Amino acid sequence: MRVNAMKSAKLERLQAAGWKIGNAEDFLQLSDEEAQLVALRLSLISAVKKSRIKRKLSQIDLAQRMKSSQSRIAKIEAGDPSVSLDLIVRALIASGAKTRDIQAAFTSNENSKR
Amino acid sequence: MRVNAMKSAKLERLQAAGWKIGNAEDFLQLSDEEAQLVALRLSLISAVKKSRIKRKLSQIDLAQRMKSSQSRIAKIEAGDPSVSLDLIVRALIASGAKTRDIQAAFTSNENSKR
DNA sequence: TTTAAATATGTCAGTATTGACATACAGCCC
DNA sequence: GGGCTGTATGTCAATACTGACATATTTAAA
Repeated sequence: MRVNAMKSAKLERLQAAGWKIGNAEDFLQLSDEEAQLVALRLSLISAVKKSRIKRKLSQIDLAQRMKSSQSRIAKIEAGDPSVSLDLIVRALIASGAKTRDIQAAFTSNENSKR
Repeated sequence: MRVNAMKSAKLERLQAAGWKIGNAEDFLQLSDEEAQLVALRLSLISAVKKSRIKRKLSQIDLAQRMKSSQSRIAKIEAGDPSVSLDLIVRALIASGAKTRDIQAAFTSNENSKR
């Protein structure tokens, strides 16, 4: 995802496509959606750490369960931008989180506009 | 994600790592987690289509909103294995789904073991 | 049927994400 | 101090995903 690089990449693309950056409407819209996604990532990440700790798994344990590596787990929990949503959710599942827990992670994402 | 290719890829990796495939425990575990992920993808995908239709957006409209392409949207909705969870969730957000809708997609994923 | 709009499918070069590895750092016990 | 367990950070070759494009197919309306 590269959260950090995303904004500028998006900007570049828009400018390349001949965008007049006076159009605040679309821009606010964009950053709004971006914010939703980032918030979602954050709550899933925190759910992973919580679930892992709860079940007394080390990062190595979890890595083995999902055939990944300790360093990847560390990056997941650190919110590293090189980590995809896919991997976060896989970690959450592999850590033993139940559907209910996953759902709760989304629920805590309570900044729905309006 | 390549859902279709995933199983065999995983199998290869395990065998390469010197796995005795007599260990059904870990195998069932794996496919169970895989099933959870696939179910999650499916319910998110159906939420995308539902949300898009509800707001009377064509695939082209949605593609423009998220700076993607019509063909990508089609692939998302067709459950194409080349589509990441990230992209599915972005489409869901871009289609105007509220946090509550996203949450509902997870809730409908009701096949939590035990 | 003809036309048009929407959707589906295949391909590919560019980019993002991956596990693995090395290595560093932190806390804890002796 | 050293040893030990767990976590963090950086790198990189291999793989996965991406938007864009061409093109086909479906759907709907006349």
